[in-house]
Amino acid sequence: MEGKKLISATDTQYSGTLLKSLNEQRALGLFCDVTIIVEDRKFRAHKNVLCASSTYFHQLFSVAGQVIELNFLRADIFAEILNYIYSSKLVRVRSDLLEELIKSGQTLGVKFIAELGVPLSQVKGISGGAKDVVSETLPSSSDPKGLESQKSTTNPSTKNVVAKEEGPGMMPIITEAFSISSEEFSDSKKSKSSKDEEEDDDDDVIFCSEILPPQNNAAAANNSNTATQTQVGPSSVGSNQKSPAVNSSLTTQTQTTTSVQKISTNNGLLAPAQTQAKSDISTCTSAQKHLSPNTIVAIQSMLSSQQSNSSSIISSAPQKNLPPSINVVVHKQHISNSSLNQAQTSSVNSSPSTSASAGSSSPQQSTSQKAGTTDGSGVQKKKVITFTQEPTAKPGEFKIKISDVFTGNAKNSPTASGPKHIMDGKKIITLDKDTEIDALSTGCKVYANIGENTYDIVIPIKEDPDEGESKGNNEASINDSPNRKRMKLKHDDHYELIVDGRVYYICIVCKRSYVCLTSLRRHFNVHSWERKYPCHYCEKVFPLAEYRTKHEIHHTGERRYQCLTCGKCFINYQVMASHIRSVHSQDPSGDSKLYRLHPCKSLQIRQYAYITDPSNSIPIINEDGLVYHVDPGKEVTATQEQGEDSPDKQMTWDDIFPQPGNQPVYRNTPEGHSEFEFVIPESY
DNA sequence: TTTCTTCCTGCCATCCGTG
DNA sequence: CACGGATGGCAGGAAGAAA
Ligand SMILES: [Zn+2]
Ligand SMILES: [Zn+2]
Ligand SMILES: [Zn+2]
Repeated sequence: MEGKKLISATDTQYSGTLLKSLNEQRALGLFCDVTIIVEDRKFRAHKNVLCASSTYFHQLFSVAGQVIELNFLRADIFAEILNYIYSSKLVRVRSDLLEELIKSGQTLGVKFIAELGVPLSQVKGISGGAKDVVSETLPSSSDPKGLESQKSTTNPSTKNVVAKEEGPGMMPIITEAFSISSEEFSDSKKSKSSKDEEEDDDDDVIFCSEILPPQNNAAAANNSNTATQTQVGPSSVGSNQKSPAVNSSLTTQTQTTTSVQKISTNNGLLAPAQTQAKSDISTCTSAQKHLSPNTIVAIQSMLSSQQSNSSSIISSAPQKNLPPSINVVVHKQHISNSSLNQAQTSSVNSSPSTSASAGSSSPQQSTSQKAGTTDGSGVQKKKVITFTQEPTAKPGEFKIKISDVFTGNAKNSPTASGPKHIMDGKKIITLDKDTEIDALSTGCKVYANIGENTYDIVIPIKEDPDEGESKGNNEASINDSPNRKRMKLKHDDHYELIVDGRVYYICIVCKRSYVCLTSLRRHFNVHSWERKYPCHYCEKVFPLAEYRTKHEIHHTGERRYQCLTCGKCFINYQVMASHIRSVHSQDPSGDSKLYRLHPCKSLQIRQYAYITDPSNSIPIINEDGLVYHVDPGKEVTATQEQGEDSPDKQMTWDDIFPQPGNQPVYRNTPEGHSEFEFVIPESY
């Protein structure tokens, strides 16, 4: 330093410009890295922006993937919140939406919106007039002071509210002149940065207990020797409010029933024998053949400093879909500095069960669980999986609860860090009230799905990209990769449950279970709409190719299913089967072949070789008299019997789509989404 | 209640990219 | 060509809607 002058300069317009630019990018879909589905609407956004604005997203995105579905708020409400996030403004929000807006803001941990009620309550007429329109704006975001205040732990109570209300017909304007910092968010960031600053929040800070790194658990233990309850999910961040869901989960927890069987859980995979050695206990009751779609699942996670307290319990009431005996293998990401296995295995003894055919991966799955289970960190997680029969539930319904108890001590986790709400200890995650969860197992990311009366967070395991598909051999990957940041997600659509050695793939969105992963993948498109299958004849779009095909058949009127008894043709299997049952009193699904499936000639679909073409075999019916009228606006009713018309009227693809120039046109929407606009050629 | 329609998912044939 | 993953067609039951 030789006495040279130091020059500082501040671009006071920068923050505002930056925000504006981000908003423009969002509008154009530029660099958007997350899709949030709310009701029927999809919102593209930037994770970083959401994380910086919402404690909920901050927590969620630490592990979540690119597609998120939120069902705890309305789309229009979320749109307003999103607009605020990207503009710092609430513009012309109907006051009758305010309550819900505030509620959602609290849920999402958007402090400004969450605390709108305070200033607005001081503005008369806001709550009363249903037609009031509220416009609220933060101080200029370009105000450097405002920015600074964001980083400080500004006391919300210091906010200086200036509200203006205008008469009917005029837009009431409420202006708040106060620092916009989100306290929780700031604290969270500070806490994190101070304790774990070398890690990026994206991959390392796992706020949800299910995959909470042991050090975090230990940190939690530091704070309290007794397990305290922390909510994970909307209510766990940015708001002290307890959601109804939490209450629900608590309530159901008390309903845990019946027999308790040992379940071994560890921070890694457990061999059956090792399972016994572990403190985790899981109880499971009842014979269940298959995981029920109506299962209610609650996951309860607890943090505990008492390693000896670790236990997992699975209890369950009878469920129609679950095998009588359940081997629940829950792979979870409990990564400790020491060589903890990533996957947590919980197994419940079982008797031979079910006729469900095992998926191709099932056998391997069971054998893959043999991986060592030592954690060596002194940090253990207690997992309690509870299958409970809900009092009001139908006989087939029950709930599953999983309580994870993290144990350990601080000295084992020098880098322990994490949001306070995690550290508080026990954490309850309630998985969906109405939808089904059949099992729990590994997955690749956290997914939150909040229902009306409850909320759920499904926390699949992040898997090493290099390893097989959650075969349970996570040990090596974990041990070999002390850097948890490298635990990238391989799947973001499912997690897994192993029951009696069978693998069930659970949709992270709706919790449906699948034996076949391909089935789940196919199903998941109904959530993500990654692929769209538009009808070639009308404007309908389907999430499954098969749905479209069957729908298009109604346009063409082709009847491929022919009753071999009377020769009548039908448009689909169901109609044909119904006919055979009612008219011929026979069972079409019986051993004898009572119908013939003709090749599809009106649509260009994959033809199976085993589908015999009657024209090449026994000509049962003449081929005259059938004309396919492909009217884009009309669909053939399935019940319109076709008499003895031939399904094989010579109709080629060219007959239906004659001109090359009339091929359907798909083009990207202006939003840049993966959506396509299907344009039916005029000649149709 | 019955009938019709659509949805759903295990299964598996076919397609397709890779080596 | 072999292999493996992706795709999607099919069966037949289930659920939902309509009569
Ligand atoms: Zn789903
Ligand atoms: Zn159509
Ligand atoms: Zn017949």
